[in-house]
Amino acid sequence: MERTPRTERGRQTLRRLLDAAEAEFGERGYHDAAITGITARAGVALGSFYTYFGSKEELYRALVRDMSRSVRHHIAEQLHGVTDRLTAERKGIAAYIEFVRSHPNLYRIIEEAQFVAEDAYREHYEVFVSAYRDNLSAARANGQISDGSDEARAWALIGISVFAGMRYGLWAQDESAEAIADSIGDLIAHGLAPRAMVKGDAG
Amino acid sequence: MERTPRTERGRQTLRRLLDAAEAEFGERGYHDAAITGITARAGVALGSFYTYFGSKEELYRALVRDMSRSVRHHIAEQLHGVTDRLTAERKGIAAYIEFVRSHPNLYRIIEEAQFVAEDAYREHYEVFVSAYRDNLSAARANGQISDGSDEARAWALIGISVFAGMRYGLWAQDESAEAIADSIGDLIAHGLAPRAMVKGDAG
Amino acid sequence: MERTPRTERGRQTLRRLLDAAEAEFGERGYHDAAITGITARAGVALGSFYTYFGSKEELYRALVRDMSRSVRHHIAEQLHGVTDRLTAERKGIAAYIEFVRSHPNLYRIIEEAQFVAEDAYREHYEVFVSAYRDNLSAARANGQISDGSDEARAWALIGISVFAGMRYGLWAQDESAEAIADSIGDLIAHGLAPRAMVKGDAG
Amino acid sequence: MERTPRTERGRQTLRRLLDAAEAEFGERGYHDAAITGITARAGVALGSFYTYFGSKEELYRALVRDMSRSVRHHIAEQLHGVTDRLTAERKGIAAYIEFVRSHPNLYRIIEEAQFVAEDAYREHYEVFVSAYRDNLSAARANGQISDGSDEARAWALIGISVFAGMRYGLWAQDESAEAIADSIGDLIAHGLAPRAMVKGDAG
DNA sequence: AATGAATGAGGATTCATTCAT
DNA sequence: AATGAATGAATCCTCATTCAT
Repeated sequence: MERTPRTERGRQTLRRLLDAAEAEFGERGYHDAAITGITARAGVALGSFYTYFGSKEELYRALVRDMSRSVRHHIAEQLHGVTDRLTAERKGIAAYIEFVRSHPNLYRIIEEAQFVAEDAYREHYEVFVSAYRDNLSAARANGQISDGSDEARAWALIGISVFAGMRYGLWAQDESAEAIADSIGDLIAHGLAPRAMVKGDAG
Repeated sequence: MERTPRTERGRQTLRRLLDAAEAEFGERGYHDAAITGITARAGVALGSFYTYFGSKEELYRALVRDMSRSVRHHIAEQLHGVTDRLTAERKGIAAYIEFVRSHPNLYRIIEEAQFVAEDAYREHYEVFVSAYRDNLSAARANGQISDGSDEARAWALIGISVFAGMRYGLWAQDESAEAIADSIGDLIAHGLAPRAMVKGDAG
Repeated sequence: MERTPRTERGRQTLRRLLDAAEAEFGERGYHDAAITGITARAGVALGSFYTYFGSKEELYRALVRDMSRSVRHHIAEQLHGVTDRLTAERKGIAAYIEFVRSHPNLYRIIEEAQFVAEDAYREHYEVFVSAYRDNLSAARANGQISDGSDEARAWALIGISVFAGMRYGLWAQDESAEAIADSIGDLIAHGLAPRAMVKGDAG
Repeated sequence: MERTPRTERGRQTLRRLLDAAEAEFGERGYHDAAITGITARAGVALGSFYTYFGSKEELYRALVRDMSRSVRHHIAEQLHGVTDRLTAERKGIAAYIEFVRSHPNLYRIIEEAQFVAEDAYREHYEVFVSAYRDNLSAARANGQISDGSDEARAWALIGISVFAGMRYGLWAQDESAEAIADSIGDLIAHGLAPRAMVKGDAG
C-alpha cells in the first residue's frame, strides 16, 4: 500500500504521519502506540491514516526501513574521508553513540522491530553487516588490518556498537562518546592480549 | 504476589505454569502471548493463574529473573576451571552461541524484556557486566590482559556475544559455534590491527 | 466454538444470548445488528458474547440451524397424523403461513442467510427438500399422487410455500391462511388445466 | 439525484458505473460491495460516483428497477406468440432458469433487495404478479385454465419459478432447464392428484 | 487450590460521504 | 465533470483481570 500522494497536500500529510509515528512508536513502543495517537499528533483525522498506510504494521515496517537508511547514512557521513580502518572504527562507535543519544526513538524502533517485524530487523543488520564486511575486506587487502573472517568480525563489531549505544547513549550519558570510543577503539585495534613487544623494543 | 505454594500439588502447578509461560512467551512474544495460552499449555484453569501470579507482567519478570540466572549459570559452568582469560573469552562465546541454539525461547524472552520490563532487562546486563568486569580486572591484575577500561570492555564483549548468539545461534546455524568462537576469539585477543612482528621473527 | 456451558448460570446466559440474537437479527437484519445490541438485550456484558460464540457470523449460523430445525419441527407437528398427501399439502401451506405470521424474525433470519451464510441456507432447503421428496415418493408408491419427478416437485412446492408465507404471512395478512391454503391447495392438487371430465360425467 | 448526464462522456461514465455496480453488487453482495470497488471497476475516480448517484442505496435501487424490467422483458420476449397458458407456464419456467443461469448477478441483486430496499423488492414482485394475474384471468376467461384465485395462484407460480431458478439455475446446473420445466410444467398443469381416467380410456 | 463464567476498556479497521481543486 | 484527499462514526473482537462457587 503506502500509496504515493499525488498532490502537495498529500505529501505533507504523509510526512506529518511519519513524523508523528516516529514519536508515538518511539515513546510508547509498538504495542502501546495507538493509531489515534499518531493521527492526533499529526493533526489529521483517523481515517486519513489509512489513505497512506494499510495497517499499523505496514507503517512500522516503512519506518524501520527509513530509519535503517537514516542510521547508515549518518554513520557513513561521519566517516567520510576517513581512510584508516582503525580510526574509522573508533569514529564509528562515537558516531553511533551520539546518534542514539540524539535519536533515542529511532534506536528503540529499530531494536523493537526484532519482535514486531523480524524480517525488517534482520534486513537492517544484514545490510549493515554487508557494508561493514566490504570495508573490512578492503582494509585487509590494504594490509591495514589482520587476516580473519570478515563476516564474523563484522557481526562482532556491530554488536559492540549497539551495546555501547544502548549503555552509553541511551541508558546513561555518564561518559563522553569520545572517551568510550577511545576505550573500545583500543580493544578493537589491539585486543585484550598483553601488547607484544614489537621488534626494536628494548628487551 | 507469586505466593510460594504450600502443598506439593501447588508446587507442581507453579512449575507447569512457569514452563508453559516460557514456551508461550518464547514462541509468541510478550504481547501475543495470552494467559489463556499459558494456562491451556499448563493444563490448568484460567483462574488458577492468579493464585500464583499477580499479573502477566509479574510472571514475565519472574521468568526474566530465572532466565538471567540460568544463562549466567550455564556460562559459568562452561568456564569452570578455565584460568586463561583469552581462552575463557573464546569458550564463553561458543557457550553462549550453543546456549541460544538450545534455548531460543530464553533468548527471546530476555531480549524482549527491553521493551516490556526495561528495569529487569537492565539489571540482567548490569549483573552480567559486573561479573565480567571483575573477571577482566582480575585478569588485568594477573597481567593476562592489557590495560584498559574494564567497564567499557565488558559492555563491548557482551555485545559481541549477544550479536554472535543472535546471528549464529538463532538466525542461522550455518557455521559451528567453535569456528565462530575462534574467529571472534582471535579478534578479541589481538584486535584488528596487523600483528606486530614479535621480536625474533624473521625480518 | 459455541462452547457448551458447564454451569447452570452459563446455560442461562447462552439462552438469553440466543433469544436476544433472534430479536436483534430479525428486527435489524444481519448487517445492522450489532453485538452490543445483542448483549444489551440479553443483559450481559459485551465480552460474555465471546465466551459463547466465536464471531457474529458463527452465532448467525447457529441461529439458522436452530431455526431450520424449528420450522421443520413445527410443520411436522401440524401434519402429524395426516395421511392423505393432498390434505397434507394444504395443511402444510396454512401451517407455514401461520408460522411466518407468528415468527417473522425467524423467516427473515433464514432467508437472509442466503446472503450471509449461503451454505447454511442451502443446507436448510436441502434438508427440507429431502424430507419432502421422501413424502412424495411414499405417496406416489401409495397411488395417492401421480407420477413425476419428486425432486423437482419438492422444490416447486417449497417455493410455493415460501412465497405464500412471504406474501400472505409477512407482508399482509389480508386473507386467512386457510383461504389461501385452500386456493393454492387446489392448484397443487389439480393444476391449472381445466378439470377433465371424469368417466361417468354426463357428456 | 441520479442526474441525467448532458454530455456524451457523461453518458458513458454513467453506463460504466451501472455495469460496474451490477458486477460488484452481484459478486460481493450489497454490504460487501464498496463504492471504491465500483469506481475502480468502472475506471473512474471515487468522487465521480456522487456526480451520478446520491448514495449507495440510491444506486442499488436504480439497479433493482432496471433489472426488474430486464427480467420481465426477457420472459415476455420468450413467451411472445405463445397463446396456450399451459405452454406459457412451461416455457416461462425454462426461460427463468436460463435467465438466472446467464445472469446470476441479477438474480442475487433482486433477491437481496428484500433486505436492503424492501419496497423496491415488493414492487418488483407486485408488478410481476399483477401481470401474471392478468394472464391467468384472460386464460380463465378463455376456458384455458380452471377457476380459482388468480392472485394466490400467481404468487404460487412465481414462487415456483424463483425456487426453480435458484436450485436449477443458480446452485447447480445438473439438469437441463427444459427437463425441469417439463416436470414442473406437468405439476402446474395437472397437479399432484392421480390423473382422472378420462372418458374413453380403456377400463 | 481450583474452576470457569463475567467483565469492559481498548484499539484497529472500514467505508460512505464530503470537500477542495 | 472529474479528481483524490480528508473525514469520523461505527463496530467487531481481544484479553487481562475479577468474581462467585
